[in-house]
Amino acid sequence: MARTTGSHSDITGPRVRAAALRLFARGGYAAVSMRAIAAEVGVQAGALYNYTPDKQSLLFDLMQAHMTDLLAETPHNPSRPAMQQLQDFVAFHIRFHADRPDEVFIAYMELRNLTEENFAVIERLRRDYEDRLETILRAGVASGDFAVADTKIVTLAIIAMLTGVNTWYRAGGRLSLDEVVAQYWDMVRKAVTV
Amino acid sequence: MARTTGSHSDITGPRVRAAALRLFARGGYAAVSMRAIAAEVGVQAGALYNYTPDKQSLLFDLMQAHMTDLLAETPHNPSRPAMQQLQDFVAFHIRFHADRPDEVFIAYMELRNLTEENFAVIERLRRDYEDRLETILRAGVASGDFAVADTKIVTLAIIAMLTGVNTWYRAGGRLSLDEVVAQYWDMVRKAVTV
DNA sequence: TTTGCTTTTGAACGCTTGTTCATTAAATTG
DNA sequence: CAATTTAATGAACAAGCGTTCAAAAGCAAA
Repeated sequence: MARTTGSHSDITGPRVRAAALRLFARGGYAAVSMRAIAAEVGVQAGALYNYTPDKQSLLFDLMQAHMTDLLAETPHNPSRPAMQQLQDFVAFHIRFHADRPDEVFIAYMELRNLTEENFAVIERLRRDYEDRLETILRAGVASGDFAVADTKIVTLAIIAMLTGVNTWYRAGGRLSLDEVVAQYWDMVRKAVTV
Repeated sequence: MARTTGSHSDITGPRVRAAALRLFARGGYAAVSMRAIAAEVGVQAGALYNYTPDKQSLLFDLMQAHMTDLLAETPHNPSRPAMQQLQDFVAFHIRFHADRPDEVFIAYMELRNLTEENFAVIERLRRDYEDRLETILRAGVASGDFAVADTKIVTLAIIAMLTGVNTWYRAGGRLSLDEVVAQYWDMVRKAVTV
């Protein structure tokens, strides 16, 4: 039998990406075979190649989509006070990442499995995101609201701290996301002020 | 030819571990073959099995050695003021990790490639390390030196922030390690006080 | 009902994987 | 110099890898 009853391209395509996302996040890109992804979808390995030219593109597309979404949804209100912009950024980062644990995991762990060209694209997007935060910090320094010696370091420190939430936060755990956001904002606020 | 001139077990053994460390850190455990490790050492794949029972043990031994060293060298002076203990911890963490970028990378990235039993061992060591920091934070809260709402969250936030240094710090770069330590200590100190 | 398009199968491809082991050679010991 | 121990080779293994493609089957339009 070829072509199982009721199957369509616009159903299988998203299911392939979803399966790849899940499995890459759990086992790692290199350890997940195309046959394993196919099995998760309920299809033979050959069928995957109707939806991706190769395994590498599957990884790259997932990462690029994630980074593009991240940048598109990042709050951007240069007219507001730097303190407000920073608070918005912290809350956004934690919530956005908490909603997408698999995407976040892949985006941080599988960079080395990208080809050189693909890596360059993702790396650029990552730096763009860092620049959003650094711009806020610089505005706060200029206005005298923030006291930080080196905006680049503080940018990287804040992002590392916030992204670390994903290693332990689970919905329905001891703390609500509101509480997590409040506590991290408290730390960030104190760290950037005198 | 078997046994190349001048080769010995006590030379090859460390070289195998060093090669595995380098290659695992660069390419990832799953993507590095035993033949690639052997080639790095300058030996055939079969010879590796004089020094490790299998590939998994090679990874586990590297991670366990790293975590054991980390715990052994962590400063521990409960009689000193909490603020001093915290400063020592921050400086130690940054310096220890900056010295061992490959070990750190593996310890954080390859957890999912450990077998269940091996993972449990490493996870325990990781939690022991976290507990060292949390103990300091609790002491500071008890003494009134620190103002933190949830010591567990702050513990994880600080460790994530400090470990993030390894993603960008390179010896000989724009900032000296002393400057990095000073800046991170500044952020941590402010974050845990009122 | 037939035609044509889309989607999937399943086998096949050449290659790589981790691991084993008899063989061989160097180093060490007596 | 001879005997023994240690360490490395290189071939072999079964299994799995990413990818290709002719053939088959489901679906939609005529």
